[in-house]
Amino acid sequence: MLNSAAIIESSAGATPPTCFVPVETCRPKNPLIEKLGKFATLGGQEFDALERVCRSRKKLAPRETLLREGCRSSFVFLILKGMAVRYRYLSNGKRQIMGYLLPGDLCDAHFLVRNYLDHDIGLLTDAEVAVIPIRELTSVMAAFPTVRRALLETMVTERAMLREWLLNVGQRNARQKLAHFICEISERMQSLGQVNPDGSYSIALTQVELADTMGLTVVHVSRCLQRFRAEGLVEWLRHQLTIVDVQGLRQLAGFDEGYLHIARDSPGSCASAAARGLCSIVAA
Amino acid sequence: MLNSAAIIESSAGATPPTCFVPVETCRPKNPLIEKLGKFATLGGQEFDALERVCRSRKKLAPRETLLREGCRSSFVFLILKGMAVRYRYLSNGKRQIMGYLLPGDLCDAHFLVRNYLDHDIGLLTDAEVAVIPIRELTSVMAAFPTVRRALLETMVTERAMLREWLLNVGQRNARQKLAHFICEISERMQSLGQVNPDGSYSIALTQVELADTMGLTVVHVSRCLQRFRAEGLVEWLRHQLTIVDVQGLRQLAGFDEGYLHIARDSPGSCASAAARGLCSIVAA
DNA sequence: CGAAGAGTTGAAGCTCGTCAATAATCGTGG
DNA sequence: CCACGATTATTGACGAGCTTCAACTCTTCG
Repeated sequence: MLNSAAIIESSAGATPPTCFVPVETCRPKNPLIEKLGKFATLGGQEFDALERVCRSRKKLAPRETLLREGCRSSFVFLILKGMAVRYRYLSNGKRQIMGYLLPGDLCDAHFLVRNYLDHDIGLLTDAEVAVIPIRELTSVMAAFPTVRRALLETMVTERAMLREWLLNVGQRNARQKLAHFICEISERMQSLGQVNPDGSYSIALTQVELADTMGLTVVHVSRCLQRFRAEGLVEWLRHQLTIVDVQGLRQLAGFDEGYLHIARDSPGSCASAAARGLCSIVAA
Repeated sequence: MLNSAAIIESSAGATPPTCFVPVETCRPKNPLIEKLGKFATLGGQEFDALERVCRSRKKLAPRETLLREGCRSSFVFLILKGMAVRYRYLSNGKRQIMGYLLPGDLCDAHFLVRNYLDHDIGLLTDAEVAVIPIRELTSVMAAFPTVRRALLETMVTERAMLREWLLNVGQRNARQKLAHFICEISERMQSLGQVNPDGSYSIALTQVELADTMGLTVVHVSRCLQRFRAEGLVEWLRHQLTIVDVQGLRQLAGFDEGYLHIARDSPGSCASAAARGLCSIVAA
């Protein structure tokens, strides 16, 4: 969707190479700009400012720890390519993964407000990041209220995702948890255009990561995936994920498309909710 | 309608009229101001502006639903007295509580950015709330950068709490979950000065709420509390919570004081973390 | 007083974790 | 290129933690 397929190097045999969307929306190839563009309408000035802020880049090896709990920094990292996770360890050695960072995600905008981090951030793949001086980012935010607002929105979205995760980990059983996570991560990758031509996704996740995401053991994750496979719901071999039965998986997961707020606020994304009308107190 | 409760019917008969602390610190009795004051240094102008914004007040009955999922509003509610919870239901009837709202907490600053809510907010006690027009709040934020920053901090703190909850629900066993929650809620109430003279807390939580917070069943919560009682860790009868063995409880929970960021950023609150120094990438 | 809600207790069972052994895959260096 | 160890995935047996169901008590409140 959006303009993701605008300049793509014919990875998809189906999409035509030409660019049919308006020039303005076709322009950004910077994932931060693409992401913020989903929350606010940005103009050329904003594009330039954001582009400038991301000029310092760095390539990183897989499995590297990007940021450590407690570290302080006057920079903010932006994922340009690759995948990272937030996590924390418990003293008993258990690890909880608290979020996945994909291209366009900041890790951590947190530093705009606090001077240290309360969790680790590790890379799952080799990656490219932009190293953004906080000072520059704040001045862009000051100069462009729309950027400030869009950044705020990304934080609010992240909070919403954490709530959904809490619901997932707290109230669903293992199969539902897994199903829900698969729906979520594939939706996010899809919105980034990271779908293979055959409809599969290349995801560098091991079952260990899945287990630590959902609060399960690797053994149990393995069994659940086996069953998914047997039931014709999902294929997940090596790092290739294929969702065979999207409907079935979503139903099992109780997945609500639109919760990720990937699309701009649209009445459709919360139609049922909106139907309930204004809150009681205000309406009274 | 909104300001119907503007003339408050002298509900407070307990607080003494005299003031022994310095005038400046004595002045704010508005819990929002007290809370924001923990994150930023506010002056008289900010006090007045915030006070003005909170002038419309409303009293509410216990068990009332304050806000419903999907509702839209041009107001933000601030808890002045009482206790509320955020929660969401799953289609199978299970409920996950995602946060507790105490005096000084906004529910939901969310509306500053998004126009609808993705969860319900319900009252556990009778309560008093301030009904703040979003427009007024945004103009205060525009006029006073410190207020804006402090509000941002509250959001970041909330996100940090969600991460901690995720860790709690995902990786700890029932006893540890309960212990951790008890540490957290008592710490928050303590920082609000809501401790009874005998060191106990008056908390209007039933075991149902505890269960829905931790992703457990009422039955199991009951059993855990029984055992806490037998082990001399905690007393929790009716709505009176007494922590008998603070050290023991914290150790069991692996509770990290300071995670709530109740205190101003201090080197002490993250000493061990700071010792680890700068993050690898930047230092390199 | 009666009804509804909250808490307690026991028995039984299921989901998921633990332990352990094996196979498949990957990365690395010879 | 193959060989090596290390990581990842799979499978089985067993057990523990927690849930479910159900009955009963205690409290609260109209």
